[in-house]
Amino acid sequence: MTDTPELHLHNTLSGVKELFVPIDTANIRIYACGPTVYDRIHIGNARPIVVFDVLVRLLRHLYPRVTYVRNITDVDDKIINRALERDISIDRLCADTIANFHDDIVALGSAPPDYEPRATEFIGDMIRMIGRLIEKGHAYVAEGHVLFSVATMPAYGKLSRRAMDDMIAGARVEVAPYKRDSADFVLWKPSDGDQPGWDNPFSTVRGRPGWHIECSAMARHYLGETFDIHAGGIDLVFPHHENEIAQSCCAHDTDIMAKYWLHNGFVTMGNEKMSKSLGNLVMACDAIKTHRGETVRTGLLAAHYRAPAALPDSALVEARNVLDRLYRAVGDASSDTDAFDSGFIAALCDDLNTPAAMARLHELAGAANRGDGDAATALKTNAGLLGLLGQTGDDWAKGADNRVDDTVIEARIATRNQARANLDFAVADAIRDELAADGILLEDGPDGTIWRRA
RNA sequence: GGCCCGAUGGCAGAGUGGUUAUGCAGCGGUUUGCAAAACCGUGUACAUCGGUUCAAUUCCGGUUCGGGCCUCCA
Repeated sequence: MTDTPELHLHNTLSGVKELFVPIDTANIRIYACGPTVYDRIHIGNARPIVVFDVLVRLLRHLYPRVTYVRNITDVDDKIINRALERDISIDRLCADTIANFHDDIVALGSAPPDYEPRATEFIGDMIRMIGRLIEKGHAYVAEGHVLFSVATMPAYGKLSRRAMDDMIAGARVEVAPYKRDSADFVLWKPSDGDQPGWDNPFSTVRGRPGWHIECSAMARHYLGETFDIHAGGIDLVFPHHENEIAQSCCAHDTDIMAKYWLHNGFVTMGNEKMSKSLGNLVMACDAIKTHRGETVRTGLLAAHYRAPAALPDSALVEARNVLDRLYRAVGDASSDTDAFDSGFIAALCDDLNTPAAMARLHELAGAANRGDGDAATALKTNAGLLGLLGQTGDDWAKGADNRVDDTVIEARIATRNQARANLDFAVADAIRDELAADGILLEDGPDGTIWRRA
């Protein structure tokens, strides 16, 4: 094998593309922010799942070991409210939502992380971390809350490039009266009667963690005080990731929580961000139902991960066309670890340039269609790093839709081919039209007739 | 108001200081009973105005337009 290619990643901390230098080449450690489980994910939520799944596949290709952690947030006010609205228990809501989440990401072809911790499993770690922050003077108790004091951290604002004065000037939110500084954020807050809560040393009443502390605690547990990569959507840069950095660095007396911070751009609808508050959501499960998971995945990888990505129906139709072409070329080729393509790998190593990588796949498909069997193997092998082309071309063509039974289709094709052999083209064409009306498309090739679902 | 990002051919979408992105769609051809698929060929694209340069879509500055964060959000 050749030397490890150089991987370059755009680091939000520096604002530029940097050479990736692992802290420990024997174990690459990466953390991505996972879902808050009060509702199914939409395709905007699906983008980081898919994009960082590709990153982890690439890292696993480049390095002997990768530890990938993606949390599940199962304590949050949105969960409390949704459970009340639906009149079900929080446990039930979380269990159902997590099951749906797993179904969705499996359909999208994303591998599970090595660890998928739930926030409620780490309340003790959070309490200890908050305790340390209080001891060190970075946090204070006020009216049953524990707040992080941003004034105690000179580097606060570095990730999101914002100066404290600007934030104060621009603050539109009402500032809680017990905050020493309007930018101070909640580490721990009191819970009312039936809200989830835990006994704690900060107050005589039960309480629950603020939003950010869970990631600091879980990342520390699985990955240590300093790790390689922290990833998430670009809207998490501020305040979530900025606050994680503040908590972790102050609690651990480190300057660096993660060396590289990666953020994906939004999925847009029209010209706007797809978001809950705008109400323009397309749920992942709905997109998967009409277009298949692999098609949605292909659509999500069509644009560079940091650019905004529009995914209208026409984009998913085109993604389907792309997969039809690639699957036709790959046929039933197997993958081969010797078949990785330097151009393809170089594209992914250039800050995960999936469009350039897809272009290389198309070139391989062209070569395979010209009769180069090695190209088909290479196509299958390299596409695997994108989590694509995992099935055979035939299985893809026939799809999962069973409106018409396969044996019926094949019987009709046999009848038609008999008619063709008899030069009875009127009958042959009638059968083809009839199947087409049922969404079955025929292709007569030198090796016989193949079919696929439209 | 502060900070940040973007503007590429009919569409999607990379990239580059001077030479083909790629795919879809279109057009012409090969092949095919026909069709489909495949293959071959085919496109004066880089918002705008200045500047730097022998040369700018690519670097710098201004303008216009669009988007994002500053509030839960991937």
